[in-house]
Amino acid sequence: MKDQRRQRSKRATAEDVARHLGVSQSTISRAFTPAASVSDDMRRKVIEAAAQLGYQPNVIARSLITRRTNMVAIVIGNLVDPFYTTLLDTLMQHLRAAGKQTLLLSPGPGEHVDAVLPALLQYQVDGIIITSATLSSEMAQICAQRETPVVLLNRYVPGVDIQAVSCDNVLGGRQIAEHLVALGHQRFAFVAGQPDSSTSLDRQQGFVSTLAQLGFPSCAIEQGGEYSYEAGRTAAQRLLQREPPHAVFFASDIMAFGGMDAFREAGMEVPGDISVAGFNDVPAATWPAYSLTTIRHPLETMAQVVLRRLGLVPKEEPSCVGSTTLIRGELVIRSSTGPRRTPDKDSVQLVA
Amino acid sequence: MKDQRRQRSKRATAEDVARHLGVSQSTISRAFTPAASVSDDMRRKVIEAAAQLGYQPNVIARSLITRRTNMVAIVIGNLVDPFYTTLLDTLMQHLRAAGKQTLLLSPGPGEHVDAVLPALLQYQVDGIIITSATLSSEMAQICAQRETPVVLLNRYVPGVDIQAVSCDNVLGGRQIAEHLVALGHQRFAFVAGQPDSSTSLDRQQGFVSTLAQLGFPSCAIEQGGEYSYEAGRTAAQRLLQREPPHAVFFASDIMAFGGMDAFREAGMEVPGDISVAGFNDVPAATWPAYSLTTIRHPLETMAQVVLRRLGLVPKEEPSCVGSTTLIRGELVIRSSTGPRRTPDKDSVQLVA
DNA sequence: TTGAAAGCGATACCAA
DNA sequence: TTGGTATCGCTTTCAA
Repeated sequence: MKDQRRQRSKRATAEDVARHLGVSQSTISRAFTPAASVSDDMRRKVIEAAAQLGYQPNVIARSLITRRTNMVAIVIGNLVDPFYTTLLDTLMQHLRAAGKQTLLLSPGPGEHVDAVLPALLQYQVDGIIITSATLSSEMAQICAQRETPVVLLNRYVPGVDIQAVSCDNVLGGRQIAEHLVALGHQRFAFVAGQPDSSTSLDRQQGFVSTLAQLGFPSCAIEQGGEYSYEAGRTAAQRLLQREPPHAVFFASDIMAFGGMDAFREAGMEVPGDISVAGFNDVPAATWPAYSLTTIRHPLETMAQVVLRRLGLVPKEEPSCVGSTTLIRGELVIRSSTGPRRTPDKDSVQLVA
Repeated sequence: MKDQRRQRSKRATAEDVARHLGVSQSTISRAFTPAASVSDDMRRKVIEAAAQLGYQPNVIARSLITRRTNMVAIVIGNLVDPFYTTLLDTLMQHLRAAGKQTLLLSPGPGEHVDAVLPALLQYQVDGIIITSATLSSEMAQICAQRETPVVLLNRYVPGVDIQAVSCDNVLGGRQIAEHLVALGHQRFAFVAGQPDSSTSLDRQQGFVSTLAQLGFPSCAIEQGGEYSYEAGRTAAQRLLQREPPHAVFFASDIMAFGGMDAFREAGMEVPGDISVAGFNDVPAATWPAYSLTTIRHPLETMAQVVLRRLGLVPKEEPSCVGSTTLIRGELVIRSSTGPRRTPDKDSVQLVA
């Protein structure tokens, strides 16, 4: 009696449905396998009986033999920066559409991605998406050996054989530079994010080199240290201790917000006294308090490419070659950049 | 030859380690089971050999028999509102500390939580955390039957037997009301969030009833419709079409930001002309552009209670009774609220 | 403390 | 199209 009640409390198995219908257990399995050969009639009967008994295939048991879990892992370094949460949102929507579950991992502060991957591989995820961080080549090799496709999103490592998808940061820096020069500015500054990240370095390079090409060989570089509001703010304050630039390009929107607030606290008007541009186009960039000129990531496209690279789009093989896809971002001009209200005399002279 | 290479590419199993060491496979299993009876010597040898062969226990196979996956599911409705992503961040840190992985689900727009739960139960998660949404009593019963603990976070359903953890929203509304009255305001408004959410309703009730107790029986109620910047902004614009209040309490910070921007666009100063308060204390609430007075959720405490309710804290049983834990939030006073610069005459008269 | 053997709940191959 | 049967990689009695 007690045992019976216990049995009841457990979930129904394929065996239960088979007995109920007087067929073999294999048949039940087939009814739940889209490609299997079962008569429509039988499948209908099985599905019906399953619904009645509350049977659902046990994905754990299935995974044990198929070696696929229908789960994709997303490693995300930062849940505070709205850019990454927006990116996460987009990725999850696409994964859901592809019938995949999301296993989310966020390495603790100071913890390397390499440290969380083994735990991940244990779960036999069908693919791994790593945002805002990179991977050692040893770890990449282990993943390749396990045949678990990995793709780096918003980062890439030139030397290592890992797939990567990213916005074209060099181009983004160039777009910002051209825009600021077109507005007539002559003294520029760049506020860097994480010093070792390809994102920050590329944006800087695109910005600085384009400025040089356009006839402005010097650009103040201020190290922010990290992609945060506070980092942007203090960097901006340091910037003001020297001769203030006409226009500042921050490595990310959140930093730009901090910078704008610092400039305003110093009594400056944006863009009247100083123009500010960011990168990412987070939702708050549209808010009138900031109305930030920035580069918009092609999120939808990026997500599509990532899924394709993982082999999650039907007619596509996971490509294992360590190639990098760069996607062009879009310059979004808002009111944080504009011509200067009071150009200084000597600068005008320089142009003339 | 080909087969051998295939074998190599697959991950090592406990069997492989056993052969390598000349012991039984059971022994390998025991070495990886903390409570099992193995000699320290043997365990050391096994761990060492495992590391050498790159063996890690297959959690899928383990889960099949133990019926526990070490995964906890978090259902989150919104990845755009920084409050929810901050909450997610806190929860994940605590789950990680408890050795649990996070399976993240975000129902699509217009999709009910009930619809995503079956998929979740298939994965045999050890617990389910649902934020910003609720659950039908049928679904709750199914979870109870499966013995999967569920806890609602930041929501609760009075009638249904589901565990819930939430900030005390009624008290929060009261705290805001008392603060605004103490500042000398006399005409109030509340901007609601999602009309059917317990969060919005409770905040409103606490606010309105406290105002009444303090001698201000009337309070304008404006329906925002949802918890978004845009909703807050348009609600504020509607509010201004009537006689503007002295102080407005928005159901969430993000709405309050939209409201403040709308007020400023209308030429009003905050708090000189109008005081604004929010709820949640998201990171941006500290930014000088807003510097928002709000209620801070006790995130750490909430996360701890949730884990305890799920039975994830060692010496704690998952409590299956559908009780609700309300935790007191903290009033954080910033500069979006303050005394009015120019009190109108007739209002002053009312007080006298 | 260790080894042998019986499952866990499915999939997949081979006959029928 | 269906029914048997051998896995998948581990945990868990039960003996030794």
